[in-house]
Amino acid sequence: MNLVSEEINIKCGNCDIRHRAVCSQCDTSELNTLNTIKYYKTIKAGQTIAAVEEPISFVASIVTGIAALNQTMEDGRTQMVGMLLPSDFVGRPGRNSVAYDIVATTDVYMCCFYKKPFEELLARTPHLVNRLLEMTLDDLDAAREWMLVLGRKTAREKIASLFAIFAHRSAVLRRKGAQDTIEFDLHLSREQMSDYLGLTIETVSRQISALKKDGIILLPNKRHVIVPNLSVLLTEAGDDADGGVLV
Amino acid sequence: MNLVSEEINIKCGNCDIRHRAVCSQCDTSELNTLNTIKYYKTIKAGQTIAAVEEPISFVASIVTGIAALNQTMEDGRTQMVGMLLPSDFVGRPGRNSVAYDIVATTDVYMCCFYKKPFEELLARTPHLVNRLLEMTLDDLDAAREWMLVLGRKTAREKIASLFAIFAHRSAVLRRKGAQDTIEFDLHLSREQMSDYLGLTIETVSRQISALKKDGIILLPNKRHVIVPNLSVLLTEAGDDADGGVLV
DNA sequence: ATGATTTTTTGATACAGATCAAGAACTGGT
DNA sequence: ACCAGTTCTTGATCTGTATCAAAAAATCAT
Repeated sequence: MNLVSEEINIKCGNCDIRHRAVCSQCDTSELNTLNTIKYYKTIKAGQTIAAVEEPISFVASIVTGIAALNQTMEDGRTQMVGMLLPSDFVGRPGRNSVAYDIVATTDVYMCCFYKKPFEELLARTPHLVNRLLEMTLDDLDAAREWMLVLGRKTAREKIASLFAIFAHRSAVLRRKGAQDTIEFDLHLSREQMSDYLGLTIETVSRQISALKKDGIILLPNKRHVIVPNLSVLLTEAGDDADGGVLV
Repeated sequence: MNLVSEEINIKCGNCDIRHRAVCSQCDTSELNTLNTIKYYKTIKAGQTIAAVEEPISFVASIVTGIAALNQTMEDGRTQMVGMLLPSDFVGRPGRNSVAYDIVATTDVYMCCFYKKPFEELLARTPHLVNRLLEMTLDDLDAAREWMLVLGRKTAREKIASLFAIFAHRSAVLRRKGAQDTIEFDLHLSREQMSDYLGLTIETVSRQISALKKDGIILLPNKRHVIVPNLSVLLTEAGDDADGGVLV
């Protein structure tokens, strides 16, 4: 008995994302409870994780991969309204459906919790609600930051802003500063980028080519970007050289 | 002693917005605590309530009036990223500054709570955190809904979407349905609308004129709008005729 | 490898919304 | 009621991005 819970605990304790995930503050007993209501699930790139109107029976934490929150109009125009990265939370406690379609952009591996018992745990675990509030406030900041991009930036600035997000994430992982060379893989297709940026794929393609021609980025292949100087990229994004970076 | 707390309680209990405000679930003792740490404040239209980078010593609930969350680029381009209406919450518990400038659009009367003791109350009152999470999730939905407007809608659809929000709010207040005539006062200037919609004031003006010419709205004066048929307006907004209305 | 399919790039053109400019209509103070 | 200042509307023109079209590059199945 003791041994079983120990094992389970070790498994969850080893999870790469736990320090940033919803369970980051949980103690051993809470982790044990989570272990009894969790399961892992892999979704192939392109598959829908959850759709508007459909009830959803779980909440989850992304372990690896990227998913997109998409909003679509009747005539097919679509806008990506959020990007879910490892450690991001999926689902809205207390609500029975998602507000937007959630689609796997790459293969996604996630840690799911059955919704009902998760909410019961939530009801008796205030610090978990606190953690969710924290994460939701961060999501809100990111969404609002992105509203400036969508409403007021030019196509070139939009592309630079998107690349700045990826560069920033990569820089945090590698502990680099604004003056260092940063590189990252582009996990989004041109179409996905256009949906995120409110542009067409042709404009995305043209602006990427332009940034390349101007030496702001190098593009060894279509899906890998090298940023020789991050602060130059940030200037192109219309941000001042160190602030305002999202995600 | 008893009498004093009774009086205070009655005052707060009578507050028009309490059923939707952060304190909506609070019991008498919690309301009493809130009473000891609250004060009221009026801000004139155009004044800044809180600015980025400046530390803020309170959180608050809007009682009457409208405030805007504004994000501004160095060159002056600005995007409104949120609108605060009566009962909306101001400030982010656990964080020391606001992420965006908060500016009074009309005269604003708000109920402020000193930040420190409010956060202490929060720490021992889980249902208040729950309520904040609820409100933050609503804000996030509204922000993401607006991302579709900014990223994918035409100028005409943007104006219609904005008017749909006002119409919806007015309809809820008056309990009207989609087929009824709805009217509302426009509390935003053309410039504020353009900042919210990611347009110029000229385009805002032209599109309002066009909606008027096409009979979608009547405009007895510059600041009052009559919508003869809400579902027609919703169609113009690119929404299907009853879903997707914000705020 | 080879051809079929999909994704990306590039070019030519069209158009929605921005910009520039001038009136017209409001607003507030005296 | 009137004038100065502001906000709003309308017109003319310009421009950035969309659209339409086709070639080039990458990916996939056999």
